[in-house]
Amino acid sequence: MDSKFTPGVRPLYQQVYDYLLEQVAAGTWKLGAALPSEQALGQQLGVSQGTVRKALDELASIGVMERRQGKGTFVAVNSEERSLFRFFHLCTPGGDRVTPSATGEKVTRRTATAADMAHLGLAKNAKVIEIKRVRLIEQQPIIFETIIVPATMLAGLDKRKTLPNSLYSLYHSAFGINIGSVQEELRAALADKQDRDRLSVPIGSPLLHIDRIAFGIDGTRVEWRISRCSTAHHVYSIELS
Amino acid sequence: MDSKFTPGVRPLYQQVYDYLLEQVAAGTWKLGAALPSEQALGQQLGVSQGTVRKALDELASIGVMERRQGKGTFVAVNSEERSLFRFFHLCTPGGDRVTPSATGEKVTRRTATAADMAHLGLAKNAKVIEIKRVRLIEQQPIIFETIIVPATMLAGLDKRKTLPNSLYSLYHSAFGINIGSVQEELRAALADKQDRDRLSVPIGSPLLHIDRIAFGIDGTRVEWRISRCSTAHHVYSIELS
DNA sequence: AAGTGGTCTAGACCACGTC
DNA sequence: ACGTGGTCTAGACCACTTC
Repeated sequence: MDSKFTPGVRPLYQQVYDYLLEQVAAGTWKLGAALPSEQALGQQLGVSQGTVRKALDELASIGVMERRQGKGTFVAVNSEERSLFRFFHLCTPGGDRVTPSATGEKVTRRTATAADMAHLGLAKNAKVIEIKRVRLIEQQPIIFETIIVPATMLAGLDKRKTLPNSLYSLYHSAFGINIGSVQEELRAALADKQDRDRLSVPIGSPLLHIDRIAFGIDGTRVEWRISRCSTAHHVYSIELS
Repeated sequence: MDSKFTPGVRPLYQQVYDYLLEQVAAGTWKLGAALPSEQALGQQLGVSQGTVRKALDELASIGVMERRQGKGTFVAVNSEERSLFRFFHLCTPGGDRVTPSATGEKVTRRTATAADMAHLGLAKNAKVIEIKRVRLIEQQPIIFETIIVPATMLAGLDKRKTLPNSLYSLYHSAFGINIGSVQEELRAALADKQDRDRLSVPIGSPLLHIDRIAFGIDGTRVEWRISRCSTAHHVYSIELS
């Protein structure tokens, strides 16, 4: 069979990688389902088994696939859950994951402040959309979020009736913007009046203050997010290797 | 030339990987120096160029090597600095790295508490070594550390006259223990009397409290470290992708 | 025994950097 | 023109899983 791919433009194995990733996103295979063998995929796509292998190895390295010797290659069951928790690190002190919900959104459109411009690399008088919301864990208000995005990059975001729990999936599906990496800066802070009102904690109690810049795949600054978290019953947990 | 390596036991490319990593650690090549070409290494070591490539690719992926098409493979200039900063994340709000120093060590040997046992997976009545010290950034006390390790695993650590700034390099060189990963839990806390004495901050000021468990390559728990950090002028900075 | 991924080899050609 | 790493192929054999 002729190759489905155009050689020369981009490496074949990257095209195979992209193709397989699309198929997973499109739901061609269920979560946990086995893919065709390397040989079969190579014949289907008109490339050698080694090329398929390189693509699969990379997909396995980013957690989308799971490979088991003697059995096959599988769509990782975590590949959906991962996207939810990729950048969400609050969990119980034991290390168990918790699922947050969002409430009390307040969306406004305004001119960028000096801080907005600095964090998002915007020009003077640029417009931004600001979202303030509280995130709940087990019905308790735990995180007070302020989210600021360039209005031109996400035009119409402020017109939406509802916003999903996971904004990054909306950026992807509605605006074609993929968050590739984030830079976070964490500090300890004391709760002020606004924190007290939103999180029901006493003024002066300790809060974890997180400044996050989210970058698109191409490195553009997409979002500045300030999270003020009550860490009385949850912790920011991270594993480094 | 015969292979330097024993086939069958571990994959050849892993043996090549280990060998090259040793050479870098031993200083066979200077930082930034070019390695022999893939072909040359393959002939030296008695394996094929493809096997060397796989080892070099993995070393590049963990940041030890840097590969440039048309030029060669180089020892990454950051590979030494990286080890210092691999698990140290305090920096200036701008994102610039700062180098900490350590002072005022107090080393004691005692029986493990319930908390020690839980964090390090120890049996009852096990002995631990506890190190308390303050870390300075630009002469200012910023972090108050409490470090707890199993006394049997690092026997004689409490007898040493001096301790280096980077304990993990000591664990490696003196005890043959390599830290492979760490699990960190971050909270916001308020300064108590001990914090005030060590860090010269008012009681009740906000501190970033970090609980870290360090794991050896084989997954054993090697160290529990509590860091209480003043984040008035520095932040815990991390990049995720 | 048959099928899967894992390792290893050998050789071809391409893209990049240097001379 | 030459040497480097980057890509791609084809084929061999091994280790693991299932039947």
